[in-house]
Amino acid sequence: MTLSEEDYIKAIYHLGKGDNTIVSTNALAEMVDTKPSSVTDMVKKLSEKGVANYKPYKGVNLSEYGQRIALSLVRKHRLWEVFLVEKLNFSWDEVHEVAEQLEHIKSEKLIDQLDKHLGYPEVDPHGDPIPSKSGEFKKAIKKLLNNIPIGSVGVCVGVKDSSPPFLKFLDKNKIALGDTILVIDREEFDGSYNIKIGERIIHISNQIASNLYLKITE
Amino acid sequence: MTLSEEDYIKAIYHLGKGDNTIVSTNALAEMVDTKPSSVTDMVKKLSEKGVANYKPYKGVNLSEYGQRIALSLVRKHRLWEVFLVEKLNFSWDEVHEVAEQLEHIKSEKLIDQLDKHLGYPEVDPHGDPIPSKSGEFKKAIKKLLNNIPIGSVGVCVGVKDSSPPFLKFLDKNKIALGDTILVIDREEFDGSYNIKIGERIIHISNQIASNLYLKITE
DNA sequence: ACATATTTTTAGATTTGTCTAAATATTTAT
DNA sequence: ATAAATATTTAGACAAATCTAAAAATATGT
Repeated sequence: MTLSEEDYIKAIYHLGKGDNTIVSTNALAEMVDTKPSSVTDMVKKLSEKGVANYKPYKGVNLSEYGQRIALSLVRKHRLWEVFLVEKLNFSWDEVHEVAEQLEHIKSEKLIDQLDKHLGYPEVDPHGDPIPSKSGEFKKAIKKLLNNIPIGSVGVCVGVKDSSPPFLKFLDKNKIALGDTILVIDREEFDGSYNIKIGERIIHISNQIASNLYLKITE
Repeated sequence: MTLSEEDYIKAIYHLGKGDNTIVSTNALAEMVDTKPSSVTDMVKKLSEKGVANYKPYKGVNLSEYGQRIALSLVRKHRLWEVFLVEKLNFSWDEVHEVAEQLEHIKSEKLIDQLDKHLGYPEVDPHGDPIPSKSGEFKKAIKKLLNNIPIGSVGVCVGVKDSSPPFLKFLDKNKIALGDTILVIDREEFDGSYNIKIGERIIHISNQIASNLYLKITE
């Protein structure tokens, strides 16, 4: 597989939402940052190679084989992310771009040994699960704050909405990625929450809560 | 720089023997495993980019800028080799192919942190020096056995001649990469050597000695 | 259901890095 | 010094991945 092919496979996988939904040409084009006409060409090729199922005007899908490739890429990507954060002191938000390159390195031994070196981690720094060598998946450990039981503790590992106003709000309230958060209680009336960050207790609306991802630790 | 361009730069660098000798089109073609006509095209491009100095029918050279790029690639390659051997239990002879891929990863922070993680190593597993971030070089620590003072101890890190007969000889005499070798003495008459490997003392001809690289440790 | 808007595909061009075959320059041998 | 051998470059073609512009199919609104 070439670099480009692998990028398309990953994009089809991620847009397919895990259940291998059929993906539209336009959505793919946006994902891989190219034009729809280029996507058409590529998905035809992937189809001929047995990696994807493409039906003109209907969309694309990964074949069994394509899914195996996608999972292996996701596995590599996430293992490298763990490596960067745990061993090389990268922060949370710096890892993606580099992992995007590292995931294309071809060496089975490299990934096996990296996995071992990292102590066989089950999730990446964003709380997303790492597929096993054979392609099995644990359930995601990251959840939106409003889906977490009262009393839980978690680390803030991501945001759903990454628009400037929301990020500005987080900044103003000193909520940052990597912070440990305790969910104190929830207001019946409006679904707002009280949460504890370090020694501070903060009140946040349900809308805020439903855009903050936590990796649960207790 | 693209992958290909970087491969050519490295090839020009290595064929230039450190002193930036002018390199012939044919030699380059052999090194990067392509045809001379392709080399001509590429070196023209590198020349236009200010990376190399190319004179038709005469050969190519790296510019100052090209040398900086080459040294950075060599640095990356060798740091990754150290990583593979020290952290991921790769053996000596498995690292090259993988490092060849890893050296193209673009991230300054990645390399700085890797260097730190590895404890700022000065040589790679073959005894070749690792250029500093600014491009400075220590002298090579690997030497041919026949250029080493009597009484020295070193680790076998490579062979000059890698032909089957020679490798077969080494195998038969249980001389392997990674072995620690003591140079006991040298015979005046024919330049042959007595060396100690583990508890065994072996007699080797001068020709053998002049094809074994050691990384000196005492 | 029809016209309009959107999405997708096709056709043809472009760029990068490569190739083959032929032409040209350089080197070597006598 | 000249012929033969070798090395290098040029010219033209090709495959991969992309693009633009135009055509075709599908979806949408009233």
